[in-house]
This record gives sequence, structure tokens and C-alpha cells, in this order.
Amino acid sequence: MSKKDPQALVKQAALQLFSEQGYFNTSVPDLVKASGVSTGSIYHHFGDKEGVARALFDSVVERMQVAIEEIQQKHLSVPEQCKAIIELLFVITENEPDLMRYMLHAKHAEFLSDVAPICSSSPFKKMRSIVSMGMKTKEVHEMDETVAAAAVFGGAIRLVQMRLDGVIEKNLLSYVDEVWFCAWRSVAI
Amino acid sequence: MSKKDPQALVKQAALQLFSEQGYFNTSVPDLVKASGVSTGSIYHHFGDKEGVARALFDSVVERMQVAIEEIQQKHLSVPEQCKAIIELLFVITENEPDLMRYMLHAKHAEFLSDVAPICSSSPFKKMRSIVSMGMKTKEVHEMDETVAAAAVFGGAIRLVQMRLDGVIEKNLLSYVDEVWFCAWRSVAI
DNA sequence: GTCTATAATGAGATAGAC
DNA sequence: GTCTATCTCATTATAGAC
Repeated sequence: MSKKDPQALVKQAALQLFSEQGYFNTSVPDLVKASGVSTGSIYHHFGDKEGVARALFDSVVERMQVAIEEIQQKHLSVPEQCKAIIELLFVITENEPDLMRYMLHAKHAEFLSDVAPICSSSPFKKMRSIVSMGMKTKEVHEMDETVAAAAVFGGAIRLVQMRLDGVIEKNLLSYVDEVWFCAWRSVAI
Repeated sequence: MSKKDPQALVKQAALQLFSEQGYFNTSVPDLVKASGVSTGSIYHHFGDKEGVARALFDSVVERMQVAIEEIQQKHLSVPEQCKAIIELLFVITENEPDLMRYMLHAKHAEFLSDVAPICSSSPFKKMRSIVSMGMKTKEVHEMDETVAAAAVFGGAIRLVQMRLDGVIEKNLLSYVDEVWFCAWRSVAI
């Protein structure tokens, strides 16, 4: 039944096309062909092409946020939460590269004019707040919160970007332990 | 006289327009207005619009590569070289944000079809090779070269991206010491 | 709500004088 | 090498039947 909801069909097609060929290289007729939904219906539901990108972005961020919240509930210690997030980033990159690509590039892809940059969207805020918690519990060196979050997750995000760009051939999950080792050492007391 | 070279004028205008509004939101007539060079002349020199982006990208990477080579010659120790590169990234971000933005986003901006991803271009290769040298001199933990490079520079690059996105308000140079502290601890023996 | 057919715009690219 | 004027065409978006 989710297969018959035109909004879902369009977003699904858009995720693939936008992330593989880019937003500007994807025309509305392309979306029509890939989704099986008509031009009129797309405009009726999303207003314009940017509306599709916007709705898709909201879905993607929402999805990511839920995954991070699950981690925050399961894992108690700060380092465990951080490691779980790195693993999550890697798993999503491997299993749903289009989703990860869209989330990371959407802001820089020159559309979605007035959406806040991804780094200030809620999943990334959560990452910062976890690291910040680590400072309160004296597990993480006292320092600027943003710098600490960048230190912990920057390496992993960099690897994700390289993997999505095809620079890294191997499955990212094989690097989890090494990456985590570096990430935690960079800020741990 | 550099002000009269049409190629330089076009690239200069393109750097600003592409990085501020994006490649696809910049038309050739926009380039004509901003550069003062005519349509015919632009097509004569660059072939097509993508040719402008390509030539600009080459200039930017070349420029970055020269800066990193200078560092490799001046600073002898591996950690000093790494720190100098982080400082370089921050200085360029502060002084020439358009240049840094273009270098980081060009590949993901959905054009420049067959250019290698930025992470495999020569400045980034040089970063990896410096870290790799650190392993030989036993200053850096033995581990995957790519992971180590991501650990050392990932945090800094993340901060650069956030600064360019307007998420960070303060001058990045004020973070150099903290960033360097984290970066080096993450891989140092 | 969904569809087909169509309009209107503005883009990339070219022609050809100078 | 540089310029102006122009062509061609794909794109976004709308109209209006069902």
C-alpha cells in the first residue's frame, strides 16, 4: 500500500535520481517516468520541483533523527553512544548510499534555498549534545563543544564522503574499530 | 595586466558566482555581466560552460597543491607539517571562502562529470602521504592510511564546512590549537 | 486527486561581422 | 580574438478534462 501512495513513490524516485545524477540534472519529466506519477499530480502535491526536494529532505532528516534517538535510549555511556553513531553512519552509507548522499549533499547542491545547513539540523545537534554530555561526566576533555564534536565524528564523516565518492573500495564497517579508536582518543581524558 | 586577461576575468567571476549561488544557478549571461567578457569570447576560450568550471577547478587545485608543497619543504617533522596544513585550511577559509567552498563542493555540485573526486586530487593525496610518512617514522600509529588521514584532517575539514555554511560564527584560527590537539592525539603513538 | 496536452520562459550554444 | 545578434530546445509550470 505504501507502493500506491503517490507522494511516497515520488520521494522514492527523487531520492534515487537526485542523489545519483543531481537535482539540476533531474527534470520533472524524469521524475514522472521513474515514479509513474503524472506531472499534474506531482505539482498538486509538492507545489514545485523544489517542494519535492524539500519534502524528501525532511523525511531523510526525520529518519536519521529517529535512529539517533534510539541509540540515545539504548546505550548509556557517552563513548558507547558515540561509537554506535559512527556505526550507524557507516551502516546507512553501506545499505542506503542514496539516502546518506542526499543528506550530506542536499545543502550544498545549490537548491533548498532557505533550509538550515545540515550541520545545524537535529541529528547533528544530537551528536554535539552527546559529546557535550561527555564533558559533564568528565569523560571528555573540556573544550569548545563544536570542536569536540568535529573531532569525534569528523573522521567518520570524512570516510563516509570518500566512500560515497568511490574513493574507498572496502566496506566501511571493516574500519569501525580503527575509526573509533582514533575518534575517542582525540577527545578522551 | 592580469586584470585584462579575459580568461582570468571569467574565472574570477565564475569563482564568486559558482560558489555563492551555485553552478546551475549561474547562467552564461551572468558570467558575461560579472566578468565584462562577451559570450563569444567565453565560448571561444572555454568551449562550453562546463569548460569554465573545469578550468577554474584546475586552477584552484593547483593553487592548493603549491601551498601544501611549500609546507612540505619548510616544516621538517610530520606533526609540524600536519599542523601547518590545518592552519592553511583555516587561513584559506577565512581569507578566500569562495575558493575553499568551490574546492570542497565542486565535485558534489553535480557537474564536472568525469573529474576525479576531490578527495583523490593531489592536495588530498599529499595529506595522506604525510600521515603515511608519520607511520614510517613511528610517530603515528600503524593503521590504514586513509583512516589515519581522515582522523587527522577530518575534524578540521568538518569545521571548515560548518564555517562555510555559516554554522560557526567565530574565526576558525581561534580554534587551531584545540583542533590540532585533538587531531594529533587521535593518531599519535 | 489524477491525468494529458500545452504554454512560456530562459537556458546553452552558434553565426558571422569586425 | 572579441563582439552582438540570434537560434534552438528543454525545462518548469499551468490549464482544464475526467
